[in-house]
Amino acid sequence: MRYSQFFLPTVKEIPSDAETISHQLMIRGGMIRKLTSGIYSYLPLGWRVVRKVEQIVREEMDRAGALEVFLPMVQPAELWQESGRWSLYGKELLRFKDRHDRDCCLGPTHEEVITDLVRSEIKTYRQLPRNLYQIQTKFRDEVRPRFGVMRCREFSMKDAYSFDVDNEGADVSYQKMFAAYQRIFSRCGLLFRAVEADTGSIGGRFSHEFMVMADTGEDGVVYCDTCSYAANLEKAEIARPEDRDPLPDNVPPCEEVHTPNVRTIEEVSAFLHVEPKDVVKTIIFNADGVPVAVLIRGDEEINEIKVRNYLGCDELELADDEMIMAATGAPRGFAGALGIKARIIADYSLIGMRGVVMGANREGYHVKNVCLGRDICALSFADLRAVRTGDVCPHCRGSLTFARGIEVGHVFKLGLKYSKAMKAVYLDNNGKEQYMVMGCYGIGVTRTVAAAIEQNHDDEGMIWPVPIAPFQVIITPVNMKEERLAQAAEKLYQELQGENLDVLLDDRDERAGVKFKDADLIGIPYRVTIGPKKLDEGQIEVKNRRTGEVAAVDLEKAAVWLVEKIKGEEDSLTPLLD
RNA sequence: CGGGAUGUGGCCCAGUUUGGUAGGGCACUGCGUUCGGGACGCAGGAGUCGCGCGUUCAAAUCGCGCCAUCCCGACCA
Repeated sequence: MRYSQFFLPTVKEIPSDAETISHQLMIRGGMIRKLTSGIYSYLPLGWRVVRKVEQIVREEMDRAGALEVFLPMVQPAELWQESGRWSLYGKELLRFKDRHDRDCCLGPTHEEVITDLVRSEIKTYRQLPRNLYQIQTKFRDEVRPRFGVMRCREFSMKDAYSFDVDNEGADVSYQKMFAAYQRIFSRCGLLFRAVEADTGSIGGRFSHEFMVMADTGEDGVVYCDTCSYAANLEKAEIARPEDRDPLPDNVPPCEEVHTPNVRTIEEVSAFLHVEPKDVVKTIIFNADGVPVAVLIRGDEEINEIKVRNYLGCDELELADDEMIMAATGAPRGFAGALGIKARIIADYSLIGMRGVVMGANREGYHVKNVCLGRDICALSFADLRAVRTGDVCPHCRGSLTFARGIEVGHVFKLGLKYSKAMKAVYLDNNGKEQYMVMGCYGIGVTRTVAAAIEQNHDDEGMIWPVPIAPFQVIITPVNMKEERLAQAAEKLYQELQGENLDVLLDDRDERAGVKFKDADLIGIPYRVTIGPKKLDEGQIEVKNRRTGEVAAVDLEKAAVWLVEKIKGEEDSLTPLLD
């Protein structure tokens, strides 16, 4: 591509409405333009990167045996009513009526459509397993779109759906997709981790998220420094501590103490001269309208998602003053386990605690010398606490470390959720009807592009990994008016194109500085500079965008030299097949 | 939905407090000089000051209403 023929509007100023690096650079680098909140147009440069990612995704999905389809974006309400999601899905689902007054929606995901297709076309175990995928525009009417294309309303997603005869088959399909995803993100040149994740509203038995590691990521992840365990912060497990020795008999009986206006853990521990870890925090939640008291050590934090999953409830929120008063008979700040009118669950951190302080369920009072097991017996323990850095890995004795990531892929084992709701059945070899076992697998294509930038940039601009770079090489003659420079550039341009490289020839009549700045901004991995001095010696310069390394190469050998470098980088990122 | 901020040529912003000729930089057009890290000079084109209503002799500026965009939170995957 000749720069002069390309449509690449770069801008110097940082757009006033772009906060994150990837958003700023995608706009400055002429990749995208915003149409309206959360909705973007892709310009030629941006679209080239999207297409590169798509290509890698297609190759790996095809390799894994999935078949590409293309499903409708406009979907009838009936399907969603059948799956139950018409009422469950919130305002994210953009609904509208067609001219016949029929309810429709824009597809935020395609479980309903694919299940409908498969149930009507697949009738026997002989046609299974099957995995179908598509790359398509999704629309989710996000409450608050932000971070450019990272969290937008209209975006490109690869979604795949597997159908198997049984659980074992579904596990195999899941593993195939898991492996394909690892290959995809490796080949994109991204640093990522697959982490255990909460299944959220999609449901299902287990799932993994693929996180591109970047300090600006929205999600927290923890990983073990010795084994392969990694999980979303929301999900990260904590091992059940070993039970303590039987209670010593030297703890005096419980005793109420007057603690006027002392409510928070800090206030209580300061007032009674004890460590926060020796105070029990009692948080009252409203779980589907029922009060639940969650106990945890004073110096720890509750992970609400764990509480929600443990209770299996739909709605979980902090109880309001009214519910707290009803359960404890006291205002906020004096809740405790003794005599509370609520179900009680306790975090593992409380196992074997003795002689601790907790609220007395009476305004202005706390209780001390409380022993779990002696004073409170009907208590179930669970892992309810938020992981902290340095916690012990649940799988080995290693220690857990925190990092931030951007979710670019998510694999779910769905089980029978949709096949039951929508009656997707097949006949087994006994002629008996069975539900298909499903899995679903998503990759945010456009988000992957943004994530790649978040992970790969510097003060000058983007730094594309070779496999997804819009162009692999940019040729920069420092002065187009010098005929011999222009000719040398043209010659190399032709040669590289002959080698099937993606080359951008900066044939603009611009000063060298302008060309250099643009090349850095759009992050082309290799920049060939053709200048008068070196050319006199028959040489050109090649600058590596990432390392800044400059090599002088004979013009005659430049094409071969570049091909070797670029293919070498691509090959080094492609995992070997088993 | 709650809290905060912003809206002025394509882009970044000043001007609003204290009402009185709509400005600068970048970008764009023409000419000349320059030419290896976002050059310079001269000349030009381009704006219903987000929209509406009101106050006033006079509104970018004051008042009310609305809209849009962004940030924090809630929500959501």
